[in-house]
Parts: sequence; C-alpha cells; structure tokens
Amino acid sequence: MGKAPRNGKILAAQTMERLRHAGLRPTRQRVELASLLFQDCDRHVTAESLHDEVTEAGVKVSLATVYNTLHQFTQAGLLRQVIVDAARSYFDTNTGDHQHFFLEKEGVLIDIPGEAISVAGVPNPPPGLTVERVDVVVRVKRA
Amino acid sequence: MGKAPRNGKILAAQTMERLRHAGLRPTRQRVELASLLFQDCDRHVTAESLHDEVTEAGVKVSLATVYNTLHQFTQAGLLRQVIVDAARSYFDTNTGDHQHFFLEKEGVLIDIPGEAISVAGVPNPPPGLTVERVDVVVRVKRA
DNA sequence: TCACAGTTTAGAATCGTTCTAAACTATTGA
DNA sequence: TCAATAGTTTAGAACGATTCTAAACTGTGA
Repeated sequence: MGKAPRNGKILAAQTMERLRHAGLRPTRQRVELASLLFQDCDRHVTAESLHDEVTEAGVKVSLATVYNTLHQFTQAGLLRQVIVDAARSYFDTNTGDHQHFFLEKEGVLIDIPGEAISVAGVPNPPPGLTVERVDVVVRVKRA
Repeated sequence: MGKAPRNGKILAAQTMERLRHAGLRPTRQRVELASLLFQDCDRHVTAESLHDEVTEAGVKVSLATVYNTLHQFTQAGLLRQVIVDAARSYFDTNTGDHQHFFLEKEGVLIDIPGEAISVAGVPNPPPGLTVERVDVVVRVKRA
C-alpha cells in the first residue's frame, strides 16, 4: 500500500489546471480532493465520507478543509449540493441536468439522467418569484 | 390577551377525538399543538416556529415535546415531513399528494396541488428497490 | 380512587457544520 | 532566488438543530 503514483503526475497537472481555471489556487489539499472527486465516474459524497476517503488514502486533510473545499467547488460550479436528507449534505460531481433516486436507509444516491425524466405542469410561481431549479427526488427502499 | 376560548371547547373535543383515533393519548400539550396545526388551512412549520407560536399563545410546552409531537403526528399520518433545507426540518399539515415551491432565503414553503404537476419518465429503480414517493421541489427566489 | 403505562420536561448530550485566529504556503515581483 | 503578501489550512472551540436521559407528572381503565 504505497503511494501508487501511476499516472498521478499527469492527473495532478490536469487537476491543477482545472482548479486554476475555476479561480482556485491549486493547493496540495485541493488537488488531492479534486483528484478523488473527479478522476472517474460521477460520485456522491458527504464531507465525512470524503474526509474518510482522503484520510484512508494516507493524505492528511482536516475536516474543516474538506467542508471549505466542497463549498468552494460548489460555488465554482464543479460540484452540486443535493438536499435529500435532513441529517447531512451530499455533493454530486455531476453538475449537469439530472435527478436522483435516494435510498434513505443507506444514504445512497443514484443519478437519473435529465433526459429521462420530465416535470410538467409546474404552475407559475407567485408574483415576484422566479424559478431557480426543479429538483426531483425519487425516494426508494429495499423491496 | 386572555384565553379567548370561543368555540375552543368544541375544537378541543374534535381534536381529542382525532388524536385518539390516531392512537395518541390526548394530553394537554398534544391538544394544544394539534389545535394550532389543524384548525385552519394547510400549514408549514418547523419545530422552532411551532414552539414560538404555542409559547406566544401563552401555553407552556417544552421544545422537546414539540419535537416529539411533530414526529408522532408524522408517524400517525397527520403530518408530513418536508426535506428542502439542510438546516432545518419542515412539517406540512397537508398530507395529500402535492409538491412545493421553496423560497430558500426566507424559509417559506408554498404548496403546489398534486393534480397540477406531473412527473413523467421516472425509470424503474434498480432491482430490489421500490419507489416510496416522488418529491418535487421548485426552488424559487425573489426576481 | 389507585396503579401504571404513557407523557412531559429541563438540561445534558450529540451531531453535522461553521467559526476563529494562528500557522502555513503559493504566487508575484524585485 | 527570495522576500512580501494574500490566500489557505488547521485544531479546537463554538454553534444550532435535534435527540437523549431520567425524574416528575398525568390520562386511563379497573
């Protein structure tokens, strides 16, 4: 269980570029977190799960920094916050148009492609208000 | 600013019956809270807002009891919990099929009738999972 | 009226999250 | 290359919503 850099150099370089583009100074911590978040497929994390993950990877990042970073990434449009559970916040690496299944018991989110689902008949909001976003959460449980 | 019982007797009697029906012993506190919640139109409350309200009405109910009661009412099907805000839980006296506008800044929920809105194209959930409910939140802001 | 199961309560505890202020570091310009 | 500095990280305290605890209280049925 060493460092296993593999193509880490290239990845890190790409990640740093991406952070710079977002106006974020590419610090060690942000690069580490971004690499975990954006390397593969779409992911759903909580501050704690990401902190555990980065810690298990042998990297020391404080929980406060994980929180800061998640919010900064969200503000930069790299992440999207998903509110489905009163107990904790989820962050989604898929920032495109899509919705979610949510398995409450297990705290698991599953993407539903935006093209698949459609919401019709949303009334005009009361005067003076404009629609920012329409969120659909399909709450599921084990049969 | 007295007691203002008006038709309070009748209301209280109805409320007690309703609670009994739900399998809840009609204590002073539960009757008070139920009267506030169910007397008029549909309402959206948080534990704190309801506690403030009952307190201002000159009735002494502890915050813990408000929390307990909201959960008991929810379990009994008298209320529905609405998850739209990471910071606090809302409870809705409208337990029928409907959705919500949510004005984040002000913490305001507005009902959208269930007949108005329709969600199409929800994929089958992954094997072993069944749909419990589909929640739609239309996030709005002041124009 | 009594006994008891169910309920309420104050206050402590918990949990996720945010804040604070001191130490650290990426960047820039000399 | 190196300092100056603005931005970042961090441990730990603080916070706010919620839950827990265990002791006091109260509907209810006999």
